Amino acid sequence: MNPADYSSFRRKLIDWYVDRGRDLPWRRNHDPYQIWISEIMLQQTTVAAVIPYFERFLTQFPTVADLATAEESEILKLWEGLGYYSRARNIHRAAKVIVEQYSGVFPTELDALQSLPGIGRYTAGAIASFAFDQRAPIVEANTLRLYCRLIGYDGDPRSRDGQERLWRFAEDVLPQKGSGRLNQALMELGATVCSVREPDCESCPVHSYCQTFREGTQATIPQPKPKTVITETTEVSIGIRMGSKFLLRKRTSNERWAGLWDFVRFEIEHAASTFDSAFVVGSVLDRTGLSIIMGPQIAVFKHSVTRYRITLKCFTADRVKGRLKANEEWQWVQPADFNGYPLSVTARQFAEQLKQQLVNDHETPKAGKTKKRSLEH
DNA sequence: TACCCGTGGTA
DNA sequence: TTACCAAGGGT
Repeated sequence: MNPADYSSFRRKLIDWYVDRGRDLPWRRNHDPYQIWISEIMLQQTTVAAVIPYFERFLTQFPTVADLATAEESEILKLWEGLGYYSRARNIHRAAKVIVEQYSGVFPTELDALQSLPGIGRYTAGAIASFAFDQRAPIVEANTLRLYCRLIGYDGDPRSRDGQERLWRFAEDVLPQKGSGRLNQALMELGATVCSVREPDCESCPVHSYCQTFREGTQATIPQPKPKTVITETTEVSIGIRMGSKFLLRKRTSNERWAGLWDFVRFEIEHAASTFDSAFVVGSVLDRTGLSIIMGPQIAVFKHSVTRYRITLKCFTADRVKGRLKANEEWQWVQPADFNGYPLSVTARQFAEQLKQQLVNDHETPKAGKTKKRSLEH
């Protein structure tokens, strides 16, 4: 696009945005705290998924000071089901920095913002422009696609050259005042009109400035991300029972679902022709220090996590002896109290299954016709 | 730099 | 059913 056109481009885009932009919860004010929380939640996450989480989060933690003094597990509980849990741990860390090093006042400078945990180049630009109307550029999924098409960039937008060009354009197109609103408008156009498949160019307010519109190359620009390879794995999850409680383990920071609670769980050999019960019992002893007697398999879940497709086999088991190893965090929890712990989706499904099992046991106390072994004593 | 991190919606 | 995608960042 010719730099001489930036001004009229902006006018057309803003007119469209004022008319057609969505009313979203985080667009109703310029509170940097609220904008920050929304931006973190929206990372790699859809608007529809974020809205209820955003509302609940702000109700429980209205200010950065509330967040800084919270327990990490409280934050994770509010994040439960949203994914990418390091985001939740990072906002906790960042909240503490803001309170301790910035006296609880949100920093306004791009560099200061980007130095906070979980805030990268895009999120720093978003907060600086949306909250403080600084002339800060942004490039994320929507604007990357939009910019590539506007300028007809047919290279790899993730390459060094592509990134340089996109960030350059993102900055050049900004006005001296009103960058926050323009950035919002750019993203909105990318999200709702300049979509991945079948962009609605006829209703695009700036199609006359778009190189791919002129050339008819919208379908091939931008270049798609390289394919991800899916790996099949099989895991077992074991609800180890002692009395009326089950054993939960807090997942450590170097593994998936870090900070969330889960049943004892590990990968087994994928070839599922025979189930090696002795291997499972031995692994449980290794990991927990407990000797167990395996119970029945009560559920199988298929679960996809980015590049893995996991078959999760869920068992119950009884602890017969042994003492829990001290190198990890454990809790014995009654099914009624599972909701008090942040759980991964699969752990949540397993927990539901266990609760259901207990209800069934109560409904059919005479174990004559039930094949599955009762969870009651 | 390449890889890791989750979940749900859509075609 | 599968493949792709979403307001990215950390290491």
